[in-house]
Amino acid sequence: MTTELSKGYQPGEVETQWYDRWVDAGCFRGDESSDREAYSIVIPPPNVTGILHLGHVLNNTIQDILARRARMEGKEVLWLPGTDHAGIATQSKVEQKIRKDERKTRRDLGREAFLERVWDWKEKHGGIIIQQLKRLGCSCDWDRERFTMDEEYSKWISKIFVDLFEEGLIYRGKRMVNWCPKSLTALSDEEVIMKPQKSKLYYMRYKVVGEDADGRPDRWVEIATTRPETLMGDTGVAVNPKDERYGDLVGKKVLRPFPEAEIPVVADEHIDPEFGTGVLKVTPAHDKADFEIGVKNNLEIIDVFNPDATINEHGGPDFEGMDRFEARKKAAEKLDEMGQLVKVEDYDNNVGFSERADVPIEPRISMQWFLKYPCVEEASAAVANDEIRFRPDRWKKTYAHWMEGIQDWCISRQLWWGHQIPVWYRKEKSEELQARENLSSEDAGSDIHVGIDPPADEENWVRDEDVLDTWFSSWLWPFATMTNSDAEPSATEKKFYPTTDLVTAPEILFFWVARMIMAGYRWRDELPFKNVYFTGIVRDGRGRKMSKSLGNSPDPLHIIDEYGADALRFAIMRTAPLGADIRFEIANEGGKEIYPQVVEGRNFANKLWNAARYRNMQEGSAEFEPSALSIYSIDILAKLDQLEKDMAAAYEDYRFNELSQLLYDFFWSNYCSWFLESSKGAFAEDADPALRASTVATMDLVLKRVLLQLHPFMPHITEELWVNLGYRNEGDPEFLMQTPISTEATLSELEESVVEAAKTKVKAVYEAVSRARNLKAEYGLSANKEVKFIIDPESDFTESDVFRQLVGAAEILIEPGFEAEKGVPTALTAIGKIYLPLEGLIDLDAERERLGRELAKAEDEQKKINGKLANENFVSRAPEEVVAEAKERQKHWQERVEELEKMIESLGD
RNA sequence: GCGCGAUUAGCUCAGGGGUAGAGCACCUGCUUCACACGCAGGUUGUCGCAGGUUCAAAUCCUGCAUCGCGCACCA
Repeated sequence: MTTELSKGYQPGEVETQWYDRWVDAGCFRGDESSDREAYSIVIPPPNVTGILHLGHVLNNTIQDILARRARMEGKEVLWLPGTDHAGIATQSKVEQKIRKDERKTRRDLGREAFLERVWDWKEKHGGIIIQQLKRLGCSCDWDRERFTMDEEYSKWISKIFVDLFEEGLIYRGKRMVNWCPKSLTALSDEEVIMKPQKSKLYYMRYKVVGEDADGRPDRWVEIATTRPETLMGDTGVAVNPKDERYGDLVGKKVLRPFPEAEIPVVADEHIDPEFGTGVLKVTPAHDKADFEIGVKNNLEIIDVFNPDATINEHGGPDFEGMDRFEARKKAAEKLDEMGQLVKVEDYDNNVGFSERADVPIEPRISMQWFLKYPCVEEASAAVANDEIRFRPDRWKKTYAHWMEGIQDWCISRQLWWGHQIPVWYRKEKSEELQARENLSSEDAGSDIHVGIDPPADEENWVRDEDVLDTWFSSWLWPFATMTNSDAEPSATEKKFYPTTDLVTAPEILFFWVARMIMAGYRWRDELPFKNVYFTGIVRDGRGRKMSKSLGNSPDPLHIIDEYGADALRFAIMRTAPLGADIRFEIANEGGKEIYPQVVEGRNFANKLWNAARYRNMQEGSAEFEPSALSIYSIDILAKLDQLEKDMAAAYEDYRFNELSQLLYDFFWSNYCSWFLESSKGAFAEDADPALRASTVATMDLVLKRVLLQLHPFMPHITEELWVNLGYRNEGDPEFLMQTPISTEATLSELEESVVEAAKTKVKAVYEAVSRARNLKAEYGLSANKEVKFIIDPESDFTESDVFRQLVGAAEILIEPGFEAEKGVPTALTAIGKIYLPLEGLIDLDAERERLGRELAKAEDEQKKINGKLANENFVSRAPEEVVAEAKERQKHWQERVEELEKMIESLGD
């Protein structure tokens, strides 16, 4: 049963209808009780505040392709979805809204009320991205959607915190951390982005206290710094002990200009004598290196900043309350007034910025919780020895490098939205305990409670206010989404863990991938996934990363509405080579943005649609009978078999761009442009019914196979066409993703020699057609102009019907030994000489010129190949086949040149 | 500074020792009874530069240049 199809494909309704049907039928469900081989992916959980961007489209289309393909290969598939609570991002979003709507801060509301508001917001607006993923066609098991702050998931966080604390891997301490003065929280090293900055290098001079060796009363030492505003926190000056200029200064003191104080000169190997003046001002509270020098030399630590990086009371009345950048100018001015500013130079340096808030971070000493990573060795080894395969594998090196230099992870955040640290201090001692410089499992006496549940007499305890880094919940994602923390591994976990593939961006290799591997070994004793596919970054047409601030990121939902999800999916896959960045083109036409790659995708969908329509216009159907096939059918089926082989190989290597390109080329060029056109004669009124039957059977077979292969890429249209073409029989699975993909070659029953002969002949015909069309075009005859061709065949030529059809001729005469009139346009082809007699239109000059151009080309080729064969080394050392092939080519061009010369000669002068 | 990647037609990009490819754009002709979101034909390249290996290099190696990314970082 077939349906009448509209002239053009309209994706809108088709897509949403099919999606609803898939969901209603529950075919995205991963069945843990199934006997089938398991295939699983956990989604990289998007931020709950997130909205879909093209990066998500890329990432999730790949996952969907893998999931659908696996289903069609008969596997039991679980694609587990969910969202991430995204601590800072979500909290700032809600804070902003409250500030705007009510002019209140989170502190005005208080912790509890604020958190209620975040939850409200999450219920209302969170998870938009989930709806958007559905519109893209993602086949996630939505019944299993997880959120990193679900009750059960949160228990996991407490459990692992307790585990690691008891093991001594989690400790609390006063350390130098990256502080974000905007979000008012500590950050991990990974959340800091170095950005090149145009800065100034200030040269200032400090007076040396007391007399120097020469007895001069007035000795000054020059110091270069980029941060004069931290001067008030200087508690020392450091020089390299090997630096002869300053050796005698060590142990003396210099005078800090303001607030005026005597500070010691110390020696430290790390000072580069080449930089600046070779003298470093040491501000232990505001620089990591300075901190270390300070500790070594027992220097005082003076923090001159408030948490928001304004100057605090240590700055003195001139500076207190001032922003750090203002203070920088002010400090320079003040030094200048005092005559202690020597010079200011332009200087390029790198400054760390907060990834989220995009402001320079401050190194700041504060009380934080840290984690020594578990299972580093196992995690390193797993990737090094390919137990976990990275694609592209060059990321292995980056991973190994990071793992080697791994630093303790600052896991506490001074936020409210997140997993609050499961540590309670006994009320009466809480202040003292929280101020303690070091706190680890050994100190966890009866005054500290570290547990999954609060202490029984909770009213007598105070809970640690900090929450955990968002990534501290993400690293459990693969298994915490499957099994509860207090239970034995669930049936789901037993079936689907470790997961098969992880598809993610290389940007979060350290944030997420590396940590998941460690967590996998630590709590599950094995790897969390077997393959990691790193996508590229989606850039705009000019190569810039897409971002909100640049406004160069088109909304995928608009694109889907206009072109269809399938078009977008196909477009982005066709331009996504393994691990390379993707340039998403944006063109402007009459003020409207268009996306050329997506247009191609849409056009391809339309092409498919119409090829199906063409099939439906031919009545009836027929059994596929290999022995009855025309050479054209054999040819297209041979190409189909090759396509499937090539695709299988490309899947092995996750080469999605190649997969989509293979399908595109096969279908558009080989199937539509050549096979379908060649088949048209079979549907003429007087055509042989047997030919017609075998042609219909071939069309059905190709369409079925192509729809199956294409389904993972373009799930909606393929499903629609499968039904409209009547390919679903009684008893068949209800949906394409449940339909096994065929792997058997369509021509396996035919002798290889028969197939080869057909391919050779068809190739010759098609080439001859191209040349004949070219002749027509050269002589200004439009493609639909029905002309007469005369063929002087090489051997028996039986394909004139198809030839006529493809060329667009009224008549083909086969005349062996035909002698053309002088000047008749002629083409030399593998099937013989083709003449285009043009009554009354003979133009000797035109033909002479045309043949001249062809001769020039042929001579060019001949020269190249002659040169090659003239090289004795080539003939004696190259493999035999290569030489034979070259000789073949030489012969071919030789004959052609001779032939063309003769033809030109026959035209006379 | 160290590491990784890219450099191929006007544009976007495939290819990866043996005849330089696709789509778009452009030019010509076509409303041919699946598709103008289409059909047919055509034009376009010192495959970044310089060396090397090889019978043969766009492809492998070395160096350089430019662009991008990651890590480290000197105040």
